Amino acid sequence: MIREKIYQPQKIEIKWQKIWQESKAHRVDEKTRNFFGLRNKLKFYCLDMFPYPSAEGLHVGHMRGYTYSDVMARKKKMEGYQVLHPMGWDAFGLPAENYALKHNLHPKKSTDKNISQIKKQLESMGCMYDWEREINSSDPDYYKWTQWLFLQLYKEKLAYRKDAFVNWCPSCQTVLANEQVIEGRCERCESKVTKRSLKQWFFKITEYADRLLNGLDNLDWPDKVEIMQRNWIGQSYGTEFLMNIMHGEGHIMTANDLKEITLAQAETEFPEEVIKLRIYTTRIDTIFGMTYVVLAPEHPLIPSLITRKYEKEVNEYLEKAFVKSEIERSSEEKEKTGVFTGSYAINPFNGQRVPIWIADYVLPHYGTGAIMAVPAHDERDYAFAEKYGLEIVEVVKPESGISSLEKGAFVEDGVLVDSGEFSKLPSALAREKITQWLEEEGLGFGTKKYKLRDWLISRQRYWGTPIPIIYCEKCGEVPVPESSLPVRLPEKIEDFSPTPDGHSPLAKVKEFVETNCPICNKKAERETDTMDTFVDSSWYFLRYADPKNSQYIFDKKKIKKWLPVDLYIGGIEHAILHLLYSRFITKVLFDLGLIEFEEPFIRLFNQGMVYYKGAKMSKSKGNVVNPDEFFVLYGADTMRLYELFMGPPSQDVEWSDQGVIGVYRFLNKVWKLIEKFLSKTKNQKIEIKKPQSLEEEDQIKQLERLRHKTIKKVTKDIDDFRFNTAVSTLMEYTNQLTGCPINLLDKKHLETLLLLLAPMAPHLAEELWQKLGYKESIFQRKWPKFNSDLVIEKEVEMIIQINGKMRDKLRAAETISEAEAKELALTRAKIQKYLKKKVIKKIIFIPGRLINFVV
RNA sequence: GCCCAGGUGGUGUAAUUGGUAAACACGGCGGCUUGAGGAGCCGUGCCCAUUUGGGCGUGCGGGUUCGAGUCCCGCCCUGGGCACCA
Repeated sequence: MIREKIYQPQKIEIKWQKIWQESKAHRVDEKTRNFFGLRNKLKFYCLDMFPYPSAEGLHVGHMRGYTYSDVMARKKKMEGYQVLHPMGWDAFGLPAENYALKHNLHPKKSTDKNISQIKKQLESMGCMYDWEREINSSDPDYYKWTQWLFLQLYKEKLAYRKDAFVNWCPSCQTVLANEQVIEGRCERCESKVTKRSLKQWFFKITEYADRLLNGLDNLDWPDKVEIMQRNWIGQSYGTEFLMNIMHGEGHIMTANDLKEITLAQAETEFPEEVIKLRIYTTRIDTIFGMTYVVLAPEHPLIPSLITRKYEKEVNEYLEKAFVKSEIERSSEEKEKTGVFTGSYAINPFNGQRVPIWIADYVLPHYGTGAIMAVPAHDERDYAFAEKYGLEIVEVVKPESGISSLEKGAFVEDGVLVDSGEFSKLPSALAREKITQWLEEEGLGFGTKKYKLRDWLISRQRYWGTPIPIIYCEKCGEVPVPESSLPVRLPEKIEDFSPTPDGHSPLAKVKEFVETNCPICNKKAERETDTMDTFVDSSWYFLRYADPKNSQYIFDKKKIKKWLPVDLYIGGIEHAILHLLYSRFITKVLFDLGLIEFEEPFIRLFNQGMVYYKGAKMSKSKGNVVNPDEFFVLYGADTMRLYELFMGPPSQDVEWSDQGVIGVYRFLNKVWKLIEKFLSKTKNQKIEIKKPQSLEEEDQIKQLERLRHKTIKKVTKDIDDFRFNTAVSTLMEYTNQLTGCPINLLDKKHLETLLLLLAPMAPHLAEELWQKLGYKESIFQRKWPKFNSDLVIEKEVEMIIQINGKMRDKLRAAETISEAEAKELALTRAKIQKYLKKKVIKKIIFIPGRLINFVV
């Protein structure tokens, strides 16, 4: 009997998890009315980034974010919202496959096993996920719709195939997206990435660059993520213009001069047509300082520009450049190399000819792949010009008029000099005027460019969504008809390990590859590449609204009810890729008329990382706090509460075994307080004693004021993601209640305490709620409200300062006037001491706070 | 190099619009309580002083102000992101 009076988290947690499960407490009921009797409850879609089912399971670091979302979801539910709080699995992809390879397992087997383990962990931490909505991206019922989505993009010409130099990871033996290459290395295995030419599928995300940028304006996201996305999209305003080319030392180049290869690209049938070189610059104000032009080695005009004299040198250079990976090009100590083509470009402003060079510091895919070099006002051009002895002409001077060119390029805006009619103009204005001139002459125009590139989605790996395309000799590239979806990933496969030949292992599965053309029914072959996992995760948040729909990707009405996501919680590591891709797909679906919003995640929160013993917690480093062991020791509620209490949620923190003790003691304190209250009321059969004295009456009033203040603060703190201070506020309240004579303690205090604590420590709250005599779940109860009149303190501590230094304090009514405060303050012995022989020059009075004597 | 975020006791940290620096916890030390144990309660930023008390204290240096952790200027350090994008 006595044992039941002790807080035994393990026992009550299992008990309540079972009750929740049996009563289907966490099922989203789309039909019920809310507490306020409104026909349509306000909805709240609270989403965690779905995890990939790692074999390592979850550690307490992963559980940080899940705790935050669970607190939010539970609180919103108590506030009367209809809450969607689902969970699922990002089960396709490299990590899952690599793990399976390493352990000689089929990825399906290993992921299924991992999923059940992680699911168990999530259940034992008491999360209110609605498991009836669980989704798994490797399930044919799910990837059927990923394929369907691909086909919609294909129809819209947003999915296309092209030959491309791609990032190739020789270890993972697959292509990587630009986003997956970090400092020239594979994000996963850190092998050096090389370049390879392959036919690959792309999504045309660049078409959405502008909208992806503008959409960021109205999101409640961390500034950091917003800035990262902006930088990634990399918009710049500049000028694109045309220059005549002088072939060798001779004549202005026409289509006649084009080598065959470029002729085809130029698509011109007029041999006399003048061929122009296209340049993009953000610094057209420096055009009079252009002393040479540089083309990327891939530039299509190069073959036509090379003169015989330089042929050998140029070809050698090009050969070398193509072997180098793009990353090597950019990271190789930044030592710039290049060659002269023998040809010249004509500056349209002053008719001067400048040499055309080739250098790999110019990137082929950005802008026009060709730049005007202004060494005086660009650091890169400066370095290159110095190395190859090219001319440096100053055309912009700083406001001060003092040139500092000896120290390197002057790259800031200034005032133009030696720039013809544009001299003396400030840079910004000059850019406008010069662009205007180009426009009038039909030689150029103002434009925008982006760093963003199209999304390469082909992967030469087994464990992914097959790309639903068939190649027919007669009909060419044919999309799989929607009615034949899904294109199933063959489960039986002899060897799913990647191959170095640039093909997916699926290419060896005859039964998969061989098919018939949907158009002519002749023999045809399937595409054997699979999709990047980020395609799977770019739309999963939509599927939760209607996870079992076999007819459509989702029911529009259900999407309308639940989406967009009100709160999205996950790690900062997805700041660019996942979030950008999801936003892109959302916009595509919007354009298709399938959804009515353009931004999928209204509010985003990134939880900080958890460190332990000086390093990021991970099983491979051997520094994880295992939640399963932790639950046995302290229980899930303690873990949850510590996750909330250990520091500001967005900040990285160090897990402290010592710190855990504090919240564990707190939960015990709450338990004991209620036990004490119950035994008292039971034995003496009294609910509450009438106050016996003024003092007691005052104490009761104070406590009631504290109750309202606590409700106010905890409510606000949770809304603002300040869980650490929400917990400390509850600790303060509990300390006050514990210190209060039990016969003065009204039951409403204990109820308030439990209600406020319920989202954080749900098991304990349910148990004690039941002990207080309630039959229904505490989560059926309304979140407490505060009375703002009662929050105001009637009596305050007033600070007395002399010259801004605190010297004394006095208790006074909140409404005390300046005169009264002054009078009272001057009676204090301490203050008199300080004011002796001094003249009061000034008095600063802040009502209800302080009085400051300036002497 | 550029762009963010941050720097407060022995530790994690807290501090409305500038208004008592260190709430809430952890640990150490000291004390009280308890049959013992577990636990609970009180004190504790640093320095000087037996005490009353005083001085110093929010990375560094200036400034604004009656008053600065908070605002402004200039630095230093840590963490993160981007990095030949013309």
